[in-house]
Amino acid sequence: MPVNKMPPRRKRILDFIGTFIEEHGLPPTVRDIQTACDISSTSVVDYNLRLLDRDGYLKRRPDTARGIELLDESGNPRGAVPKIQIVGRIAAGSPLPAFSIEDSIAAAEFDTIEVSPELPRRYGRLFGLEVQGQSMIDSFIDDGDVVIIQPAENADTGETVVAWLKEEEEATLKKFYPEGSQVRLQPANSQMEPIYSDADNVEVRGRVVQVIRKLG
Amino acid sequence: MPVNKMPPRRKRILDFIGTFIEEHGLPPTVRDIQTACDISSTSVVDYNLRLLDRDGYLKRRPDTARGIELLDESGNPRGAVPKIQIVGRIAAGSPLPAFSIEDSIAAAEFDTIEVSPELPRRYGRLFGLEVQGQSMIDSFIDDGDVVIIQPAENADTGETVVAWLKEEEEATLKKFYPEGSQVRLQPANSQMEPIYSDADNVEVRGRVVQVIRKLG
DNA sequence: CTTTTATAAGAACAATAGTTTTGTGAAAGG
DNA sequence: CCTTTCACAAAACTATTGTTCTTATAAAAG
Repeated sequence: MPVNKMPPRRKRILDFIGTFIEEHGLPPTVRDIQTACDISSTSVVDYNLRLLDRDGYLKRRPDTARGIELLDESGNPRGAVPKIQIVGRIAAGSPLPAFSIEDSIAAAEFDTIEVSPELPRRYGRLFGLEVQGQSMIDSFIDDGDVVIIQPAENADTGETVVAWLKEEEEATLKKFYPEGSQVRLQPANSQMEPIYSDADNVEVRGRVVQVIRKLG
Repeated sequence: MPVNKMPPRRKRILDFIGTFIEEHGLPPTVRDIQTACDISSTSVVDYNLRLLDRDGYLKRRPDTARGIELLDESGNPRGAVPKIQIVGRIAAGSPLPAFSIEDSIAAAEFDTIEVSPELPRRYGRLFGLEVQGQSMIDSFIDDGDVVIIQPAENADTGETVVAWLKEEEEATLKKFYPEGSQVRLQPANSQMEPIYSDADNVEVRGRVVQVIRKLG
């Protein structure tokens, strides 16, 4: 498992490939890498590329000019449009699906939504929930809106989270304010009253990163 | 201006390049194009590529393997993350900026927002408006939300549009229902009452394609 | 002390891939 | 009728670029 420490030279090569693709719109040649990373020989580049390939950081197309494709952590080609799975629906009173990430990897049956590449870059793995009904109306969230969520078990003060109220068996989207043994859940709409609940009764399921409403 | 009709072979080449990049993560070679488009000689491919380059559909890097870069309508490299300019703010009572597209091309001073590549692909040129205040509250749109808009002077029945009410000097986001000489502007929130206005008093400025709320 | 493994270097090689040269026929313009 | 331009074609040529072979060093393993 090569997740630990990578030799600096290898890391430098990997970073350079990413930058190069970003800048030029196509992968670099072995010699591009060689000169950019101050390497004396193409064979050294080849050697390192082979190891990076073996360890799953990239895929090489043999005998192909610039045949390098970067992979993300899950082994999918990078640069592909990030599609985020809509793993379920959220509505007050209906339990959230247990979003075991591992479970949902294999499932191609989910709807997906395309988002800006910026999002996965900043927040890592994300998933989507489609809001059903108008139960989130107090946070300006309409029926059909898609909420992009970063899985998390806790949140900072003031963050908007998906909270699960155990006793009420109710999912909700609120700003999160821990206050001693209590938690205040504040709707985005300042006109609406906050909910107070025992801290033990509130489970944070994830942070809300973005809300998308599709029209047209 | 080469926007009119393109020779079928040239169109086929252009389409193929796009598909190839999408599929393989790198541009095709001249010979890839040759075999895929049933062309007898590489020189014909080169000939057509040169014309496509001249007409601004792509950029070629001389003496570079796979040195083809597709450009979008405005001459920017495709595949780059689409950044949509936030050309202004929208609020009831404040006039919309005259969004002359040509004017705003040169301006790098605007804020931008990254969106899914799917959007420009589907709707063409877009721009963003940041909603100021809670004037759009009747359409579940909060202060700070960004509305992605496709410029348009008219809209189909039921579409959500940016409408400018001349007399009231007020911009608003509503569903658009022409009813004879009148226009009904319906908030997304069914609890709220619609606005009726004279058709002459209503100017459609654009169709709303997506609403984005950034959090976290 | 030897063997293995990871790393590195230089040079040559061979496949890949862009470019050029020449030529042909059809259509357009004068 | 002649010339020019466009679109296409075939083959040859050259530059780019991936690959391999040989050699070498240091660290780890046995």
